[in-house]
Amino acid sequence: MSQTVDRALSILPLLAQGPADLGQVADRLGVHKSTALRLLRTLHEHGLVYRQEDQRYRLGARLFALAQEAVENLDVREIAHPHLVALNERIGHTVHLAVHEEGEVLYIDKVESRYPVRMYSRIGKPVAITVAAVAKLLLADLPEAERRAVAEKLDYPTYTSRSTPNAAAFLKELATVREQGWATDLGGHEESINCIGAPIHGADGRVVAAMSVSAPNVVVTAEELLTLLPQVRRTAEAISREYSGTAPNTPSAQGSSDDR
Amino acid sequence: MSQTVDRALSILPLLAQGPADLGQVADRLGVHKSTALRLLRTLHEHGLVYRQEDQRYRLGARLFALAQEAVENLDVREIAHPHLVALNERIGHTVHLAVHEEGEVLYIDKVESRYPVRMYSRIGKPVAITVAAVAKLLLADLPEAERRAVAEKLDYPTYTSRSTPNAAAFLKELATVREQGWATDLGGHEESINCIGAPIHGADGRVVAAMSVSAPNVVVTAEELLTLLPQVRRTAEAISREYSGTAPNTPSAQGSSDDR
DNA sequence: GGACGGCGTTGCAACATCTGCAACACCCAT
DNA sequence: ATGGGTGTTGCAGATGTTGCAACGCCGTCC
Repeated sequence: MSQTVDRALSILPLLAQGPADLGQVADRLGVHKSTALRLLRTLHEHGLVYRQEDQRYRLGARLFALAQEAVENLDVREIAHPHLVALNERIGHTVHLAVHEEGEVLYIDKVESRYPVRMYSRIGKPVAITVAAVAKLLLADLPEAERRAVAEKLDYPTYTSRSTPNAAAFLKELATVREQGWATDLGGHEESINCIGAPIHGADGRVVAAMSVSAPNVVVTAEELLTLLPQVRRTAEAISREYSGTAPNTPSAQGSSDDR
Repeated sequence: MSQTVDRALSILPLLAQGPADLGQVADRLGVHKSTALRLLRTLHEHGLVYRQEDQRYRLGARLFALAQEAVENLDVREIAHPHLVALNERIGHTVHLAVHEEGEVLYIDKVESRYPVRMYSRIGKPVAITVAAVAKLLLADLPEAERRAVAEKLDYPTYTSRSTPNAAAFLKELATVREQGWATDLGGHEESINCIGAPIHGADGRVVAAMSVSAPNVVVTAEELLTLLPQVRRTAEAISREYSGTAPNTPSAQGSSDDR
């Protein structure tokens, strides 16, 4: 809708592919060098673009900071986090939280281990949408038509022999997930890693996020992992309750009251 | 330099603080609602802004994807990565890689453990600049004047009793680091975590990145960690050589040839 | 139930801003 | 020196952007 801004923003994905100099940017944008220069300058002032020593431009640090802040201000995440930590402390495996947004599913939180070194996961990484348990949960909740549309448009890479092969299989899987209210990924992304997940509902009943527990089968077999399902579902339900406001977050026994 | 783009980009940090509706955005920008609407629309088309169900705007997913791609295209990172993995496989502890950019130091890579589950760290997270070993290494290399200017401008939060207390102490520490060619963070950020780091040099001798090894002192004491210093420095040097092109990356025994 | 107020949205005309041009400054290589 | 390759600047013209006012919509309050 705004040509100038549109052009400026088009520079970002362009630079995401690698550094480029002024001429290249101007060419790719189809504008004069001087215009490209002014756009880049503006982007630079805002820190979205960085000028390296060879004068070429690349994406800047502010971008990270923004993505950072963005993810920290998601309220589902804020509410869910203590529950995820609590679950992690009980079962020890990696716990993920993910949301769906405009065709992509991405992780917005992760608790890796109860180890004193608390380090965050590569949050923001798009999920393998055709196989991940959280992706299935989030897409399964879409209205029929949209679900089908999305399924048709996806690629179905065969990460492993157990990856979802095509749209038909995926839709069938989504139907199952939708009905049973939980999902798995048994070696569909990486042969040795299994995953179980449960949906988090908002006040209107729609799925707003999904969580999962992942573990390599050298640690627990798929069967053992499945025995944890009730705990995962209870946690997801506890988060849902708190998120939808059904659970008055009493100042005292707040949060992890119900997710054990 | 470009008013329109400038305004549009100003929306991003604004939304980073939390979701806002059209009116709020317009007010904060000091423009008419209709202009704000058009800017937001453009941002939305590029996926930088997302419109939630209550019609309010917040930062969008593309932002993550961009930050993601950006970090993956840094050539230091690409070159360093296999070396970091190799080091990690030998010593087992967490290995970090960081760069300095416009006043911030941020992690651009991390190898957490040799565990089969390979998961990435919260890359892009700004580092505690006054205490982290990597930050000291990167800032120590700045020219005298700039170094002082940066040191004066910083805040010195006391994370622990061993945190760098003020600019004077920091500058002194930087001088030491500069001279000895390596750095530590012994409980300066979190009481129980120690850290040793070494610089990575470019062809011109300037420090382009820094790496570090971190471990909680329940696993190894600070003294034990320091015994790993030679290995860390050798790895950093190997990366430096390959990065500055001194080491012809022979197709065969490539990369991890020298960093043991 | 009707009117009000708030919010997002649209079309338009006036204007300011952005654009492309051409010339310049600079660096490196020839 | 001379040439080609950058990035940079000032300018006038024109395009795109702006703010306005009016509309549609949805809740709320009388």
